[in-house]
Amino acid sequence: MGPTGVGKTELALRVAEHFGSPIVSCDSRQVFREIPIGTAAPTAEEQKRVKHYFVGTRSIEEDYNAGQYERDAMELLDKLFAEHEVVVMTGGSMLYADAVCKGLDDLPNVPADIRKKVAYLRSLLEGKEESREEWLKWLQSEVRRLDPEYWEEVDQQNPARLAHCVEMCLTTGKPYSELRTHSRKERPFRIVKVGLERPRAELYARIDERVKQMMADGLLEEAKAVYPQRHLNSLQTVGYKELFAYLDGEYDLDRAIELIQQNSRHYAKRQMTWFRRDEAIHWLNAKDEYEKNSDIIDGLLRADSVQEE
RNA sequence: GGUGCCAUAGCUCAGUUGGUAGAGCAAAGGACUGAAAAUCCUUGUGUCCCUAGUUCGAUUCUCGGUGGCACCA
Repeated sequence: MGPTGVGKTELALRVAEHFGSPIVSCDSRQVFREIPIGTAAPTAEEQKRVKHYFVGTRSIEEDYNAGQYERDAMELLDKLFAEHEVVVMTGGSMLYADAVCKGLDDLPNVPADIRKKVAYLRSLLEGKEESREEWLKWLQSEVRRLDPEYWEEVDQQNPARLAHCVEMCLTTGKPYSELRTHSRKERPFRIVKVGLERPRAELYARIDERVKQMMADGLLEEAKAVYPQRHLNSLQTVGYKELFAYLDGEYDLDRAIELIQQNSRHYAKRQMTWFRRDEAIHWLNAKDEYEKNSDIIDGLLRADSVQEE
């Protein structure tokens, strides 16, 4: 694992080649086949070197989420471990990684009609000029009413959290807090977490450079192609939302590129905050040779006592 | 060369009827079990351009300087 742009893709390829393993992607956006450039998905060439899973296997039209990813990944890993002693997983989606390593609570998917109903209310309340305020107030009063216990522990200013609780209560007819077990699942395999790190200034410079490269590779055309579906959750993604705004005439292309770079840096920062508190991660220096890092990982896997998840 | 306007946080600017100052953005830190590349929270001391003057006290007023912008020549 590691922040966006740190160099995970190439190291993962080397490590996978070293172990003769496939690569299981742990990336909430690279799963979508319509947006490979902006998500820096492994190229066809890279995928020829090593078999990849969960890259470009879904359409942006599909609702996908961490819970579904957990089920998909566990089913796949079950098969892969029948043939491989070591399986390499890589990606920067923090919650998706936790879903596999620790497990999420068993929650139902939200039925389309309930999601629609909630989305409709939102558009109604946000449509008024006060925009976000009305919507937030409504969510707050609903959570207080439907699940007072969760209300005490949630981030009460966070509409995404509150909306999820409301959807769960409506879906199950029970308070969301009753479905939350706070327990972690046992996995039938050892998990050794390895993180890649790099000095911040250098990481940020790489991110800025990579965005320029994406533009040269045709990111704008990619964004134009999916522009009609811009409202989809899968397209609430750095690199696309900024170009959609540019296409709407909100600002010029240079500004859009600046914003993509900046938002990518913000994303990297959030990833680092999340990873920093995970004591199970063994940190490697991204500047070291791939061979050296592959050997270190090999050593970690062979060691009798090693910090595991 | 002349006249006018401007000079305050990394950037754009507000403000102080003279009692050493505050927003947005940026940046940093943090939270986060199904939208997670999402969503949310916290954090603002800076020779208020420089010099001299008036004043108990100047970033605020006055003179001069420097730099920028605009107009006139």
